[in-house]
Amino acid sequence: MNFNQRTGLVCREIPEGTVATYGQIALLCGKPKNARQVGYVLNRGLAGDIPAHRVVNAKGILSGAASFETPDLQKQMLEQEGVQVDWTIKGWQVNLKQFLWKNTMADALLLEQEYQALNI
DNA sequence: TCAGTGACCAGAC
DNA sequence: CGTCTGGCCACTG
Repeated sequence: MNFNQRTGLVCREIPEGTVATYGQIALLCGKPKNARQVGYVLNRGLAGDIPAHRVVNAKGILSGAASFETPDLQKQMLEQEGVQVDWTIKGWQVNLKQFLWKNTMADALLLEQEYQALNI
């Protein structure tokens, strides 16, 4: 079980034009309680080249925006994919009702197979 | 070994 | 709405 590598795989499964939450990713990695660790992995750039801009917190806030090369890079990349991003008192935010990735059982099974194939 | 630190989260109030 | 709390756990000095 390599949580960091799994995080990379899961992030790459997030479709363009949608976002996923830290908790959602942690769940798909097999460790529901590791939401914090997901943020850590993305922040430190572990797990290779991953689309970290599609990851937001449980409220839809772009809580990691400040860790990108420029403060508004995450917002720009999302908008480029068609995800609407609004400014709130808390920071940049997406409407989860509209843009949250609704992963299916098939997605989970695919990931599980990849874990086994890669032994991670 | 151990305390501090997060791109977190759900519940209580 | 908001703030607080306890829980969480890999990593770090």
